[in-house]
Amino acid sequence: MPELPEVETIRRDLEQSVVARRVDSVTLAGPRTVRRQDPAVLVAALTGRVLAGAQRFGKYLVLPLASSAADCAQVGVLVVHLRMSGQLVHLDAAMPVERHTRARLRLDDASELRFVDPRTFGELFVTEELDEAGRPAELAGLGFDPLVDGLDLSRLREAASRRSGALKALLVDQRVIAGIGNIYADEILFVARLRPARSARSLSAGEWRRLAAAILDVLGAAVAARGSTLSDARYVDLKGAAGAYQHHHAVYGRGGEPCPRCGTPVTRVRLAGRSAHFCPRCQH
DNA sequence: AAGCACACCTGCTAGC
DNA sequence: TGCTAGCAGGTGTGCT
Repeated sequence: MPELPEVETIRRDLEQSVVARRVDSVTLAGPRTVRRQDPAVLVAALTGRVLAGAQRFGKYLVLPLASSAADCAQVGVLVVHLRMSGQLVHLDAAMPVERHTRARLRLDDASELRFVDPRTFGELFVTEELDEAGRPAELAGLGFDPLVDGLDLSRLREAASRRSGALKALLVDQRVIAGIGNIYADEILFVARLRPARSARSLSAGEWRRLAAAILDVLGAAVAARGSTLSDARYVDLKGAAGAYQHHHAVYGRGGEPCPRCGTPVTRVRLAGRSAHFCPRCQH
């Protein structure tokens, strides 16, 4: 469900509405959401702590924890990954608890931050192991984040030179560039006028420049539109509002519809086990 | 060692 | 109307 623009929208909402709040209690439901560690460890690490910030690395949310509002010494971070169906919602603690709610963080203003996740692929964990940049050790394998770190085209080109696979597989490889998933890979490749199945190592210098510009353009526009909410409405922001970038999708989910650039029907194929959408006329 | 299939789950929809 | 197969925004593992 959520890729970089959706996670970034949630991060900004968290910054507005839950940062500086103290966690008064934590309620977990189901065995899968906290699976890297003993759930009791997570509950103990969160209870009484202040949510001191909201960061994002790729599709991961990282909330630094402070021992109290006055003493802002950091005592680890809460890491959240929404995976396919996870959703964070912030509402009054008295509101009815939705089906598939896996975790509830009761905050000191009578509100609740809830993690809702039907498919249970998403996860929460806490860790105190941070590198110099404040990133959890568990996220060390992530590549650069095009918005947090800036676009590192030389790293992208170097990774491409080491592989024989498709360009789209490079874009969604979180070890190289973090945050792009199936929707935005297709949209970026459309804007860059490059085919998803194109060999990653076959791009010319001009094509690399087009790709780099498209990555920043598409992700930036999608963040500005507060992400993409598809027909199943699985992604909504912290207050339950839909994003608007789905209205700008040129190819994703539009197989058979006319390409907005040339009118040729959009092709949908299977690539590396996922759907890929492109215009057969204007992407090469 | 890159690249692929598959597993992890629930819910929705298209097609019969 | 009702069933079922197939598909879904992601990623970790284990095989080749």
